[in-house]
Amino acid sequence: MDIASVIVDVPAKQTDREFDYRIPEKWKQVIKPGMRVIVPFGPRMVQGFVTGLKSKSDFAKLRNIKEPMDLEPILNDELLKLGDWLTKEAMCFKISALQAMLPAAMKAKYEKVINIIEDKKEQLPPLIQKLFGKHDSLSWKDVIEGEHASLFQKEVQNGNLELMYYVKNRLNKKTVRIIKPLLSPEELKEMASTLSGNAKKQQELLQYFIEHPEPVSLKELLEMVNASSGTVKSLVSKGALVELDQEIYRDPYENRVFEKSNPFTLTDEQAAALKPIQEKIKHDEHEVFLLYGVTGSGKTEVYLQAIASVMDKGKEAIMLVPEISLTPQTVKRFKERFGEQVAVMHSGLSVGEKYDEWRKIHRKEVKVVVGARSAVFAPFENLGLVIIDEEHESSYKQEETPRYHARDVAIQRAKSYSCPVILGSATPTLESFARAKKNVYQLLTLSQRMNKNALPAVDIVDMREELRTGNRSMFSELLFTKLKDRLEKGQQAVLMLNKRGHSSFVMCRSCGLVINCPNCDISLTYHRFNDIMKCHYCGFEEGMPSDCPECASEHIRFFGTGTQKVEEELAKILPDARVIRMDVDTTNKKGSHERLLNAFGEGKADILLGTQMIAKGLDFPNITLVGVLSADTMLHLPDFRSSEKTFQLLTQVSGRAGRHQLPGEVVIQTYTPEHYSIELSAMQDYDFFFEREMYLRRQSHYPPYYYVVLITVSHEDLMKTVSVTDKITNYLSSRLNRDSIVLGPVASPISRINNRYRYQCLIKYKREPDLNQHLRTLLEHYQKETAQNHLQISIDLNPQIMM
DNA sequence: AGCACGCCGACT
DNA sequence: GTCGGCGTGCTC
Repeated sequence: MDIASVIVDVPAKQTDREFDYRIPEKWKQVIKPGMRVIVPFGPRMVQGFVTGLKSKSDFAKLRNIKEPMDLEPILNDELLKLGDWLTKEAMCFKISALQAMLPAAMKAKYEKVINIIEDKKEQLPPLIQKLFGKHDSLSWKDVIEGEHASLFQKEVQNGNLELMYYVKNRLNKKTVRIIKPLLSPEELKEMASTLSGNAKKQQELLQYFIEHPEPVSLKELLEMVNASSGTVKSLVSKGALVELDQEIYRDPYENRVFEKSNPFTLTDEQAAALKPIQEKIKHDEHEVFLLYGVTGSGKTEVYLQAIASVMDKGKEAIMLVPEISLTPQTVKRFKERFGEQVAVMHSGLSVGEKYDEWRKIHRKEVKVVVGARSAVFAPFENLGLVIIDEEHESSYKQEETPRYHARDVAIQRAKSYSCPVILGSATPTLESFARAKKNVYQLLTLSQRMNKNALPAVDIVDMREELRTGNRSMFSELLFTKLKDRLEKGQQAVLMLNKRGHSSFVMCRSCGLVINCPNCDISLTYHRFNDIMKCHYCGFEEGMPSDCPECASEHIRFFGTGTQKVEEELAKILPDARVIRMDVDTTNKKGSHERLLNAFGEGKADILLGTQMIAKGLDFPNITLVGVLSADTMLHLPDFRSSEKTFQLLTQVSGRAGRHQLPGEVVIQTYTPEHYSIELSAMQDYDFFFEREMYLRRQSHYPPYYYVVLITVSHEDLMKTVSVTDKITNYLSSRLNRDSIVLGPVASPISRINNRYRYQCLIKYKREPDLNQHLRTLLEHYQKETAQNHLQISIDLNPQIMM
């Protein structure tokens, strides 16, 4: 077995297969499947993943592996298999699938340098010698971008310079410098007596180690003795002390203390839900549970106790939470229950912190991981449970390749380990609920809030009516009255502005011109804090014009309601209210999200104003009012799930009110009060919504009745875009079953991004066993054009967003 | 993806 | 005659 099959880090159609390499004698016992290696590939060096070992290869002229990058496999057999599955499932390159399962820090960094070949320095032209200065190597990038690139190239050909390729880890393990004495206290004392009288600091240092012989970090030592590193160095050279680097973890929760919490007594409903889960855990059986529990029904406690059962068996658990609700509040609950056994993975961590959390899992130092989507790949080897909280959240689907859905990955892994999966939500996706009804998943229901309080009372306000009665503000009479009332009672309110698809655009009041991005077919968004207009798709920026570029009128201004504008209006109508605003602008700094929430929790504000990000996970006892300023902004998006999304969001945000002793109220403002998703969310009637929406989905051949694939074609040339999309549509229609539906070509909802036109083709089908093959054939056919990047074809199986 | 190889036009 | 444009094909 001295040959390794390797997947190389070259994401391209032609290299999307295994390449064989000979394992050098000295690493025969070392190199195993699942390790990263550095291999020669053509003229350069690349990173690769060993996927298998064999003793024979069809290829005659094998090259040697240059060196391993790991000491032990970083992907176990299960994850390697999962990689194969993911490759198929997401129709991506194998290498992309493997890399998606690992923290970004483990992706290779490449460096290309140009070196002087030994003894040849004199033969180089003086100009080149001068550019090298006293160095022996220069970065290739600097050389090729400099003015003398061809001169260098010539010398490479002459054999006086050589090109070298390096593959490195993106990141290293973090270390601290540790100082420890090499000698016994007695010997140190002796040395102290021989030191010259003016070496005062050295004396102090020795004295320190005579009293504390144990190792200490350099930083702490210098602070305690008030010495400089030079002093330490001289004692090191005298052989009294030694410096060494000790590997440490970057701990994002370093300075926080978590108080141990104990399991709560479950309500009857909770206990009834937990029991079947524990049965499956006990017997190591696979099952997917759908835990359907109204907001505030205590799903988290069920999760916590299920995890505890898994840990009692010595197994591990993965807890997935949507990115936006992965707040310190959430993390705290898990750390309080399971202490040091918990690793946390989310996008707020630095690359290094994520890497360290990953290593804690890999080394089996933790038993539980709480994290966002990618934590589903946590390298556990004895997985006992996967939980997906807020199962309906669309952020569980990765929108870049590999376009995987964490729910599918979780189920796949749970099958491998023969362990249960819990999908939890107050508003499950239609797909999941339909499966539960068909007993594909097992349905567990929590129908009551833990405090036995009723769900909050909801009022729907018709904003058209408000307008008719002369109220042109963004607050209805009712919402204003209730806000004032809470202010007087010293209770708290949450206001949500549903901004998606409705941001502030700039329009001329005289001629109606809306200012669009020059590169994309979408209006620019106005940003008040620096008075510029910005494109959210390509990053284009422009100053706000003082008059209309079309008709030169001065009446050009921004429209739409941003959170900033709401804040200003609040200050006018309720000048005494203390408001905390949470949106992308106020939460982009690290930790600001947490700081704002803490401030609100401590009662430092009366009103929390924000976008969708406040809809989830907030759990403060003093919130008795929730206001939704415009419920219907995303109802009219060109997406078959827009009703479902609206229903989910409204139900979730309503659930923020009255979770504890004080009863809650909700005011929903809308221009379409008669829409069923608004009406039914006000009645908190999921079951009826489900029936209604299912009926419509069946009518229009959408999930869960049909599967959907979205193909988006983009090209700089409009005609080319249309014609390729047309060919693709025709190709598929002619090959698919008669009851499958192929729609297109149609322009994408955003028909141009970054000067590339976008067209799409939508496939709806019930059963198409060969669809994957057809799609691969299509990609193959356009491979040349896509490789040159003129043409882009993206295939999204089960898309969550139809743009 | 890179990179070499190779085949044509416009220059010292 | 050579330099350099980028089309083509390969990487164990």
